[in-house]
Amino acid sequence: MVTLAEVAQHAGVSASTVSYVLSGKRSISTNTRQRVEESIRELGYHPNAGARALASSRSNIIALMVPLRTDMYVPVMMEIAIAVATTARAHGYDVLLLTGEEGPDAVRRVAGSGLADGMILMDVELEDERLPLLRGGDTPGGTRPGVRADQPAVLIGLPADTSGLTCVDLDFRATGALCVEHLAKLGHRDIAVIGEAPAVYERHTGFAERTLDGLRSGAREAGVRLLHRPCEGGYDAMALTLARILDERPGTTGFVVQNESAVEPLLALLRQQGRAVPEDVSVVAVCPEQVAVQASVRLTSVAIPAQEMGRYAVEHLVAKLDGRDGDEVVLIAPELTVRASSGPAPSRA
Amino acid sequence: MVTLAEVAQHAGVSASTVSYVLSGKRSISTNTRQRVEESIRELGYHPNAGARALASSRSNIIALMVPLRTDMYVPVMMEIAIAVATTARAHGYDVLLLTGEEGPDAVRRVAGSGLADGMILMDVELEDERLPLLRGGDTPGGTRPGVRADQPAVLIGLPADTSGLTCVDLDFRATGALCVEHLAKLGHRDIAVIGEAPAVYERHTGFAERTLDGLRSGAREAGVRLLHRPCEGGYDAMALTLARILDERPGTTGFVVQNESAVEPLLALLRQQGRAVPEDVSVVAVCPEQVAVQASVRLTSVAIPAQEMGRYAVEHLVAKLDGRDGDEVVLIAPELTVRASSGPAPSRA
DNA sequence: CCCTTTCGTCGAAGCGCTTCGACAGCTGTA
DNA sequence: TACAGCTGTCGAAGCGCTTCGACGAAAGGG
Repeated sequence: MVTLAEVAQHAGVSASTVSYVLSGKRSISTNTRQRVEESIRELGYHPNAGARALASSRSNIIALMVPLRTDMYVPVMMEIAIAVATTARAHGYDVLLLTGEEGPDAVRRVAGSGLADGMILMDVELEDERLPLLRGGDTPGGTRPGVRADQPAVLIGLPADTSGLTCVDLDFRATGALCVEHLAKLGHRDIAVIGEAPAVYERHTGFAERTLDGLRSGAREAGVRLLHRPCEGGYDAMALTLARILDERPGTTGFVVQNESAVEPLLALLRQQGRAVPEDVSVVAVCPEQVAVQASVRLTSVAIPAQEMGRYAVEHLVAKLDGRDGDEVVLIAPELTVRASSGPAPSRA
Repeated sequence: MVTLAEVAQHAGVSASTVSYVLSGKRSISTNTRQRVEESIRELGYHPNAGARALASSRSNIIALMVPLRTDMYVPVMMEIAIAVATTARAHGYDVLLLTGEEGPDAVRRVAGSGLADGMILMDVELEDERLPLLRGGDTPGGTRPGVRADQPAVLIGLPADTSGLTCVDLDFRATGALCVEHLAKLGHRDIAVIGEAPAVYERHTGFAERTLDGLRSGAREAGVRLLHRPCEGGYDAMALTLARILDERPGTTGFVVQNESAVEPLLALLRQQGRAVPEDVSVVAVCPEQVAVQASVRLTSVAIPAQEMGRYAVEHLVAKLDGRDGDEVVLIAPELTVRASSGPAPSRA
């Protein structure tokens, strides 16, 4: 491996000069800079990451913690991960991939070892075990002294208590409200919500509950009836859930679907039962754009802006690492796109 | 941050002793070991990753290069990535997430900087630009001297020339043959293949072409007719493709689907046209288990063993890093599971 | 009983980089 | 002319760890 010293020798300057050329932290004459750059190119020099991290106590690595489970939103997760990696590179960072598996220990390990300069957490639960370790500022009596990692971090998702934390997320509350509002305006009075898998609610994943909140308060405001049912993905689960819903509320004409793997099954089932979309029933989905346009009926939907979330998360984290930015909660405003799956409620029989 | 030296002092031993306790590279008396371990726990010590990497020239990091595009097999990619991360941790490695974006430069950068000890590449093309940098052994005249990264690497996927490379993949050739064979045995004489998006073939992704090979030779052997059509995912594209297929070969009774996002649209279209599955037409898919069982008809399928591929890749890489293992091509044998979507061909009208 | 091994521990030398303080040579100002 | 203030460069100290050789002590062999 080529070292800094070799580059320096080749260029006829000292090692520190080469270092300053690389970092730009001191002014260098144009002449010297060019000679050094030429040597770097010629020798194919790459700075050694470990040495750099040791000397500067900055690793230029961001840790990204993705959920281990794949029971929800896999494409969204993937898209976020890729956006994070891409954006991070653009800012000179690499991304370390952690799975939720290790839980809080991963936070301790990464923070303690200086492996990463900061972290981004996905799939945050309302009372997440990892949060006490991340909370900046003062959490009086909250953490045992010496245990605080105080790792710069950004969450994708919203916990119950966001004090001392930076979070980025779609405003799922507004999303829920928006969906109901859309259907209510079209005259639907009985709306069913196909939610995420029961397990998602059980572990108190913030976005699911917040969406529900929004749906409920939207319904209250618009004076429509709302029936919420969790649903595993897949055809069979959807069939069962739909049957129950129509049994309980035969007059249901509006559906809000949050579970992306229930979308296509729902459409197939409705078709099979002779209920036309959007003539007889309307469907609004909360899902990535791609799912909405690729479905068998182009779906009216609120997009989940995965890329944007990943990008914002990195940008806020980098700002924090540069000391440019404090704690903050960024909620992305939802946008509802009307497509072919929603229309006026049928006139009452 | 707590350092080795502080632990040593706290335990009343020298720094090197602590280091040997940690690495186990020299024998340590039980007594000393326990005292040191106790101090480590008490002080909450985590070795500094940079220092460790610098001193040992091992980073204990594996780089994983995932495709930037998301035009195919997203859940498979995700599953592989998670399996890689999990398996790597079990072997004491962390995973660095790289996107294909940087191309060969990423290989140079990571290898040159010692950021990672080895790498795993996904989405390998037949003539992949990154390969010359990875090829071990002698590639006479192949690479400019000094350019060879000679980075220990494992590919997930098969390039045209595997010499000097370690690869892990499903045996897609056998997979194709297996699908045709299954349908042929059931009496189907006209088989259509719904392939990946055209772009996938254009960039010569190995698995797509190898599957096709297998399908064709299987068809030749079984004496059945085969019609292959690439297909973007989604309902509209599938509708168009299906219409063309049935126009050209109205007698088609067997379908092999490789594009996972064409599966559900195909089933919906067939249903809509009054063709019953499996009574009138049979469908065999190449897809993850989960997709097969969640579809509206439980699909006869060859599973894509994503987890296994990720795990094997890591295990081979780790073996290589330990000097325990040479170059090798591991092809996982395909397994066809019969479910509800395939049955005997209808008797000829 | 002495000499050789083996065991357990230590000190010191780096690994390749960043960064601080020093300083030589200039420019510009008084 | 002299001195303050830049600018551009260098040397050296250290970041926290691994690892090599050394060495005293205990154990085994002749």
